[in-house]
Amino acid sequence: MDVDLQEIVDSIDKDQHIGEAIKKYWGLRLIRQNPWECIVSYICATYKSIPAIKSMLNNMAKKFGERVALDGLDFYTFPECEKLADTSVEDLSACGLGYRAKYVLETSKKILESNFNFENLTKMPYLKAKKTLMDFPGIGAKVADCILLFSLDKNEAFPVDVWVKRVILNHYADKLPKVLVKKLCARESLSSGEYEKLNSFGRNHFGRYAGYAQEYLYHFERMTI
DNA sequence: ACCCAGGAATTGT
DNA sequence: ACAATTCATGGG
Repeated sequence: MDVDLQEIVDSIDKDQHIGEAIKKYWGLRLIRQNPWECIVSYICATYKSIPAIKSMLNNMAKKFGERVALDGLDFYTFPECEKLADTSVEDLSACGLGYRAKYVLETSKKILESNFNFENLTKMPYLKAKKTLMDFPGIGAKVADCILLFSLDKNEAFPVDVWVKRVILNHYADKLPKVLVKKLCARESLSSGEYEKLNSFGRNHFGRYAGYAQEYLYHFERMTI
């Protein structure tokens, strides 16, 4: 809440479509999530529906987090890195993670053993921080962008998921090379090169606060199905 | 009983 | 570099 939303929204208001999204959902903001919780959340988010992701994260909190009583209700904190690093693929798989269990466990161990410091990522420029994150198992370009945007204050990060891809194809195709649009329509999944092209389109078109644009576009697209 | 999900890693051209 | 395939599982 400590940012000037009006200034940010004005800077990303570059075309008619985002103008509509901004008008309809004005007030939508980004969170600054705990980086560790954010990393695990988005590793788990790959190729999963949002209700399923919520379920997986709740299962992990119940099993490995600490119980906190509030107003007569029980809640569970998100488990620390040390805690998850000390589990097993079987334990995590039992939370519904499937093949992601291995990624969460290996990334936990790697972060713990290297004594990894998240604040260094905040100091790095966007691209370097992104490449650093992508060295961890289960973190590709999209997951890295989500972590940078939602927990490390990189407002230029522009995650491209299936919904953002739809937004771009439906409303911004005229701003991309025809060859690229054709390829994107032909196949479902994105190659790494195609991802970076859509990603850099977003950053170039919307500027320093492209991440906010992504959120407005993402939410708008999801609400109009 | 089906379908597909806020993709990443691996293997084949 | 790009394309195709595999990956485990649960909520709708």
